Amino acid sequence: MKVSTKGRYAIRLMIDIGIQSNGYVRLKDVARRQEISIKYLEQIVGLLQKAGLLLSSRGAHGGYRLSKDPYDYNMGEILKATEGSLSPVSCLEDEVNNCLRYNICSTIKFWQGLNDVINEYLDNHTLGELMEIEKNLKEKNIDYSI
Amino acid sequence: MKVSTKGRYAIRLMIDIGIQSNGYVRLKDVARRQEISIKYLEQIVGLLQKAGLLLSSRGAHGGYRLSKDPYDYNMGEILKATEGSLSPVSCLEDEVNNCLRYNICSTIKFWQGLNDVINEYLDNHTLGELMEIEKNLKEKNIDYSI
DNA sequence: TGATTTCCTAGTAAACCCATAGTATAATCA
DNA sequence: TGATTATACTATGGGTTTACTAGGAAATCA
Ligand code: FES
Ligand code: FES
Repeated sequence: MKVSTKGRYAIRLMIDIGIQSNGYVRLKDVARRQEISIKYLEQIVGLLQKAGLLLSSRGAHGGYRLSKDPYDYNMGEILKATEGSLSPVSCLEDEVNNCLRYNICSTIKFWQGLNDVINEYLDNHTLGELMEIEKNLKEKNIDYSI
Repeated sequence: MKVSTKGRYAIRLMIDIGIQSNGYVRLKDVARRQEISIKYLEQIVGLLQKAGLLLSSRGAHGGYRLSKDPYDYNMGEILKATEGSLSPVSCLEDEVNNCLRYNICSTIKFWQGLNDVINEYLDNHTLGELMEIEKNLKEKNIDYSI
């Protein structure tokens, strides 16, 4: 019942890129700030870009930037892009690969309910919100250091 | 973000044992009804018993039975006994193995919120409820077969 | 051209999941 | 008591997933 590093790193990466407001952000810098291997970030960022959540620019002075307003991203779409399905049991996954016990199963409704509360939470929180928290946190840290 | 088979099988096993109202239930029968390997069930049942959720009786006519009223079990405790911690990120796990970025992390509140909605859902659903669904399902199936 | 940065594909060590095997131990009944 | 039945406990292995690491091709800019 864990979100993998891919999903967690993706969120931190999106916040980091979103907060650098000007132009494209190099992965090298994200890696340094977030203390995550650049090679691993490359893989994660590939998933986000394929899902249309990030835009890229190759070559010198290249990098990544958000493809839309931070408040238009919900956490569900970011996690789904990196984690795949978020449903807590595979029986809920898709119609193709259906569970054989689906019709005689007394637990599926219970799992469906869990899936619903998880998705409702994730879909109602935006990247913009988390960026605000990050900004506040940074200000506080600057205050303390004075 | 998946509940493993251990947790899912544990719930089905608890429902199965709970529904056989008289005396101890043999694992062999549970295995047959639920189509789960008896040897794998042994491992799972061991965890549930250690957590005090089941009582066992060895020897002939032995087996397992619930240790309390079905409505006094919530799904959270059953899953915790088999899955371990249910928190969606390890940063929330325990104070001992703390995340180094905890104090400068802008995402921890978000994860805490997710953890809260999950636990609220799980703690507010009981084994008794699921047993009712199972009973209704059985009745329906009997009706159809007539 | 040369420096830089993304993009793509393999590879790997460790962890975890699922299941099987075998032995030990206890209860029951003839 | 001795045979039978049934659970407890321990060990182990194959398969999959996770979390990285590595190398190099392709694209872009100065
Ligand atoms: S076991 Fe798959 S639907 Fe319940
Ligand atoms: S990364 Fe551990 S608390 Fe945020």
